[in-house]
Amino acid sequence: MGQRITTAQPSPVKITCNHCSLSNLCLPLALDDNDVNRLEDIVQQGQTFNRGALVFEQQAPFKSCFVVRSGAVKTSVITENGEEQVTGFFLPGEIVGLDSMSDDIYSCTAKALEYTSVCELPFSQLEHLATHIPTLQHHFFQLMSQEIKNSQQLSLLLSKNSAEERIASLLLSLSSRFKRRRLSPTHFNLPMSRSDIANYLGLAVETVSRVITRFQSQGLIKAQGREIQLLDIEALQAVTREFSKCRPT
Amino acid sequence: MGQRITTAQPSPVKITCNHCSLSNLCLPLALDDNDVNRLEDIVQQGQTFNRGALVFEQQAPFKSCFVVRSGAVKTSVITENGEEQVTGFFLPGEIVGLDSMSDDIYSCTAKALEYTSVCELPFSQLEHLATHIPTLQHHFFQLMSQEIKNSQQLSLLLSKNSAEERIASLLLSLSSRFKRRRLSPTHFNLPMSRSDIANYLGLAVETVSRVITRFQSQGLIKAQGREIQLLDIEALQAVTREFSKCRPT
DNA sequence: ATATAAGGTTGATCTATATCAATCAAAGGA
DNA sequence: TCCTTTGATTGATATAGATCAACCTTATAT
Repeated sequence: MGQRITTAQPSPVKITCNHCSLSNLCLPLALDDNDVNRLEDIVQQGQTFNRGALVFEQQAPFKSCFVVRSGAVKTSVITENGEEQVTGFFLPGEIVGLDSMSDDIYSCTAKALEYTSVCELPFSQLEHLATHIPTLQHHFFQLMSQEIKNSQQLSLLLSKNSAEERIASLLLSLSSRFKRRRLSPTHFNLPMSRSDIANYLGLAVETVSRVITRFQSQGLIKAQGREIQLLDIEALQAVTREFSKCRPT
Repeated sequence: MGQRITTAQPSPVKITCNHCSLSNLCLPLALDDNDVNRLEDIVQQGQTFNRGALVFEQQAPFKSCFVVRSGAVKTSVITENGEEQVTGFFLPGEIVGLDSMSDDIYSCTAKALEYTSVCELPFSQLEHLATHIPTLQHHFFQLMSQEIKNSQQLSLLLSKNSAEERIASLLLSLSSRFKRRRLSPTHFNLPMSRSDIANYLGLAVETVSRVITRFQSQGLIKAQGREIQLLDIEALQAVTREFSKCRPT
């Protein structure tokens, strides 16, 4: 299958936000039925993207945020040196584009990692609606605040933690996000490549590979290619904290 | 002077937001006169903190965001391992607390690095006002979006850049922020200690010290203690980009 | 079915920066 | 004023992870 197809086709079926399987993790979470209807009026549902297609591109005029409905999205920025830096992975129910509201252009590129469908939230309409629905405004402040926190968390991971800790953290983060989505928290497919992981976590691909095989030989996980099973979540959690492992006196 | 004084005294003089020297970088920036007056009604001006005093503490109930009016504030989180991680430095005109809106508690501790005065923005009142002043809401979305971007920028710095690049970036960031504040961009006092810098940038104190002396011996800066002069900004900018310095073939 | 490319793994070596240790300097408190 | 503490600098050594290189494995294209 080609992976250069960047056009988005409207989905044949239109599902209301109320009946969406994500309604308990997406925006409706915070709204009453009446307000959900008003939200629905501005949401553009059902755009789909093949693997590798761009949901939006860095520098393009900022118009909308996007909720991932199914699939997965990777965001990245191109630095001055022309290198790609992966800034995030987004799973169903998560919002992409919150970092692009302060300019008129997207500050990153969002690419579908697999066949992905999204709901589009035109920003100016969203803003307008938020002034009329205080809980929607409140919810957006919370979402954005959480996004700041997530990003700080990543900085922390990058500045203080070892390769093993970073990778264990990522696996556990994905696990809990899949769980929230009512998918198996212990058996899933990574939507991203090893080099995306390496780039995101500030490591070399080789290191990612080595750590994953090490985890495997320690019986913490089972991995073949992108298929991952977490065999010992407690032990993985221990790894993320093992930070300053005191030598036994 | 004691530095354990944590009580805040109201300032004797009450300056209106309109007449504040920061009005062109603070919230009034985005508002017309009438709206500024409404903002003023909810802003608690003139709290001051001695060096080392806490503006707010991690886990305390979240009530307000704070604009630094003078001085400087450091934010940090205590990790599960009990270690401190510095998450940001805030200079006059910058807002602290945007990362704490998604829970009911502050997600970090904010400490005055020197004698500091702030304006308090009670969040619930601010939210209420934002629904009535769309430009205020818009401005907050922008501020928060920018904060996400800043934090991503830091992640990028931490994951891809060398010690020299990180330190050069910090110096240039401070420089441009002082400049915006109409202070000298080339001659300033660092509000934070070497170990705060090291912690923030994910380095050892010794490394920070060494890089600063190296920059000095290369004639890029002059540093004694916290007093910094940037002698060759262009060269510093070059350092931040020198990332993949190709060996000359 | 075979060729080609892209992604992933494993091994050997090198290096930036952490860590350990000592010294120095400035700031507060007695 | 001197002592104590805290912060900063400098030097020597150790190490996690990058880099270089080879090889394997899975997908896509011909």
